[in-house]
Amino acid sequence: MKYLQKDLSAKLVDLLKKDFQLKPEDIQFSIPPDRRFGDLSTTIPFVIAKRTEQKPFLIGEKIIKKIRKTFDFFLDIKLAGGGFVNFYFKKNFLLSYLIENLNHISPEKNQKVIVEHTSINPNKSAHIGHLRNACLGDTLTRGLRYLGYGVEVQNYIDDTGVQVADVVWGLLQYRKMNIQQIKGQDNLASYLWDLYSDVHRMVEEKSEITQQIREVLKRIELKKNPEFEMSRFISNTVLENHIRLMESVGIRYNLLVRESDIIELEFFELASKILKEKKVMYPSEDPVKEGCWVIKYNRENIEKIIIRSDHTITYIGKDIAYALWKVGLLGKDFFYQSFYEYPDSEKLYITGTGSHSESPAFGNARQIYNVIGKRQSYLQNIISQVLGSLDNGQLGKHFIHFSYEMVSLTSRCVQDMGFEISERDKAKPFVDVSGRKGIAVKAEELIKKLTDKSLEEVRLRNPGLDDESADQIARDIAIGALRYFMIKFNSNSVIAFDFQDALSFEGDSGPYLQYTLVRLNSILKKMGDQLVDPDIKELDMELLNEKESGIFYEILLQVSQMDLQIEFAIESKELSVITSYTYSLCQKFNHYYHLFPIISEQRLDIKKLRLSLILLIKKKLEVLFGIIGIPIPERM
RNA sequence: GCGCCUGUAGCUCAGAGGAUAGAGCGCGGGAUUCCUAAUCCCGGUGCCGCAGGUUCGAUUCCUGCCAGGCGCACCA
Repeated sequence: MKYLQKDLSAKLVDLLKKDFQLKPEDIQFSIPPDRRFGDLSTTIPFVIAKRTEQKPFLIGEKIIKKIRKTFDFFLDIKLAGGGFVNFYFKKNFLLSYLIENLNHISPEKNQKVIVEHTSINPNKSAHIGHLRNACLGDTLTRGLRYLGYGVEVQNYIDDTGVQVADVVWGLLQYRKMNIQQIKGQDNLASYLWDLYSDVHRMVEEKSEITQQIREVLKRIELKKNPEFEMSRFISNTVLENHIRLMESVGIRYNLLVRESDIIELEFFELASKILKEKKVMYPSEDPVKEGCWVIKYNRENIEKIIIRSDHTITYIGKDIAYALWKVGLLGKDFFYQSFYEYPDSEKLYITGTGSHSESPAFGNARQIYNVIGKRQSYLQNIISQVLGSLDNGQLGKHFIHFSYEMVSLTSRCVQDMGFEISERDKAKPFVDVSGRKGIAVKAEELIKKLTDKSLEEVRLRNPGLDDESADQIARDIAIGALRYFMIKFNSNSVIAFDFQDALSFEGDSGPYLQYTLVRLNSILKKMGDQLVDPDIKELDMELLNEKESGIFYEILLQVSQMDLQIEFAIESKELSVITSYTYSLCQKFNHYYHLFPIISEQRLDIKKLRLSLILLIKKKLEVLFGIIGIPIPERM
């Protein structure tokens, strides 16, 4: 359908360019709110009227006269509402077009894309905010792959920062544990979750602890044991915990990039050379910043420090080096090792500094998406500007901040979880998630609650179902609910998290979508032998009565928009477009389902017609579920 | 102070300059001899934050104001 609209647009330009100087960008199709206004609508007369200062209606009349007879798949083309040109399809045309293109796949685009997402500090369990990031990143990845892009998924691991030092100090000096005890600790990530917030409370009370942690950090940097060994063990163990958690909800990565390797391989030395050569980075003349190397940040017309006066690098510097590697401009590469193997033996690699194992080529992409919270916009803008200044702006445009807002908790939710909150926080509609204060919902906790609740529902509805199947279905439903929930909000709206909303399996939710497809599949299963591929030539929508024909046709129109919607979602970086589209499609189908039976329909020709619709929707829903990451349960 | 974002139904949110502004939740009522009732149908509520501007047409774009959120260290 996407191609139909594109072809149509090209043909219209061809027909009208002589008389009206029509350009492709003048044509915008939309589906009118009411079928009386046709199936597709354009505003060409308004666009031309603006340019030529003529009446839109008169221009419309001329256009209609010109194009009316040209297309054999339109029943009619009419002018309405003072200047809308409305197209009416021959109904059977649309149906057969959609069925013929059922298995169409987007042609492979010869362009590599990197998506960086998740990037959780490896010092404690993941929380719901991280889930939002990973779900957005993964759906972005799946969407890009659907559109034909080759996508490399990277997960950046900050294994060097103070946050790891915080827990190392906590384990050694506060809990007095040795490395053996730490290695024996059950669910280390979760244990560190509590420890991390304890440490932060203590830091606020006693300032000398900050100094001690700084010492620990220094020892880690100098590779002194036991601190160094411990920090390595912690970041690896917690990292693996995160990888498995994400895998359990269907999220995979291709490469883990460790910050310690960026430092060890001195990526910044090279980056620095490039920046100096291009005069993007220069010594500041500001007396306050004496001895510092800076870049000019245009948006605010200020100097940002990249190299401090003590010659150490700021985090902007490290990020610029990593960004340059991503776009293939650094001129140096990591070494790679296998870190983990997924059940189908797909490998996950991690960067390293010394030994080389066989691996695919990483990095060096033309288009980069960084899925990072909106709070990082400032930094992302700076990096994008720096990249842009290296090649006249092009690179900056392809270095894309895929931004989203935070997940916060409703104050009711925070209180239900047993935290005490200040009067100030109580007055606010929601409370910020804070790993430091421990005020957050752990990802594993949310997933467990979702799974428990869906298991309860499955048991209720399917008495006698064996344990294994029930567990599997419960997990599928939990994942569906979670992933839908994380995508359905606009990315720049703050999610005010509440268990009550997140655990809802009715209405605008993942399980609603799953239920739709499960029932649809169940019809097909029950049809058994009667199931035949509908012959396009036999299908005739004239067989349907007016009511059914109307609803049937509404669904066809909606189905026809799928690829355009997916493209729009990716282009506008607004993935909720995909969830709302899917939801609306399911709503329409459920409505139809209730009114018109398939299996018990006596007339074979009508039955085949309905079957063709079912097969169409099944196919589309499978694609959409695949992109959102919603599993398809056997039954519900 | 500078920069970014948000304001739509009681609540949570969709609305890509277009025709009568929509969903879910909640509340009230109804539907199961029939493909799964996690479903479907019926019911009410809107100064689309306010004021200007651009436009044939503004919830949507621009400007100003009001209200709220976030970011702006020689921290990471």
